[in-house]
Amino acid sequence: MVSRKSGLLRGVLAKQSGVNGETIRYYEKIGLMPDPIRSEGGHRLYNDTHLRRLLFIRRCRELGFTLEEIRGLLELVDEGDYTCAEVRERTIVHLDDVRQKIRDLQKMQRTLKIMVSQCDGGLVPECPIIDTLFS
Amino acid sequence: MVSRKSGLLRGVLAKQSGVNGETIRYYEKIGLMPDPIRSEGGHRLYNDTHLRRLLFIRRCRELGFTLEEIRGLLELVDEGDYTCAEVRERTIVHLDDVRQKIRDLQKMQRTLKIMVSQCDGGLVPECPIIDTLFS
DNA sequence: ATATATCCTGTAGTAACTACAGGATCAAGG
DNA sequence: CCTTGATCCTGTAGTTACTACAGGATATAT
Repeated sequence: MVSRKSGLLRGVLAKQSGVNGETIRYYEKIGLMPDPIRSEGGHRLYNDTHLRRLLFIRRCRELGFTLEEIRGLLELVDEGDYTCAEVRERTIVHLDDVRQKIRDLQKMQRTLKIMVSQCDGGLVPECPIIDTLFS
Repeated sequence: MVSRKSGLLRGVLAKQSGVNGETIRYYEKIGLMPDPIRSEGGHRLYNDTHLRRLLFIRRCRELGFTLEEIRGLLELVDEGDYTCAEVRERTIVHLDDVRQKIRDLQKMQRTLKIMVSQCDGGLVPECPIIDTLFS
């Protein structure tokens, strides 16, 4: 049931990769994952290459890369002629994205903190937060 | 053209509020903005109440509130029986959300920095970043 | 009267999934 | 051998917060 020698079923791949089974199907549909072979009955049968690729995608996602960025990285790898400089460059671009998002959120955070601090939390319908936002 | 005395056209409201005209239509569709009156020809005619409400929504969006959170705040205001404590509580919940997002992004940032620093950016197809992600 | 700027409705597209519905397949137990 | 329950299949629709048309009507300036 776990491994039919002929390959891993989607549910097994899902468990081993930590990626939702429906998501695996989705990655196949958009061309991030290659079409696996099928059992006689039509069930997908995966191998270790699929697992490695899926783990790659998952790690990239955890680092906030978009699927298109990941597609780009995978194309580099698939074509096999990437350089370290190329990969580093893309990672830096993404890192700058992340930095900007952090800055934006920190700005929000500061404003929200100020608003909360101006509020005494009283049981009256007068609220500096609403006043600030609604003026 | 700017103000037909009878009200502001959608484009004018868009300019004055800084919210895209199509977005205004969208907010109306999902019930965040009330239906305005119409001209004889069917064009929407807004007033200052609409403008104030739209600015409220925009400010909330800039602070990262979701449309559902904003809907909740607007309901409080519309019903008129909110307390300062209630508003403060919701703001704190949202603030915690923002804090968590910042933490997540900072974690990504740390990992990305380490990966970039391990990379010499050489012109060879050996890259510690790919190795890390693809193993 | 005409030109052009804006408006109308309704639909479809974006990102990255998730959740069905309605049926087929598979491995294990009796 | 047969059933049962788990898993699988396909295709479609829903999620968030918009944005972008298409194809036509209206409004305003000259």
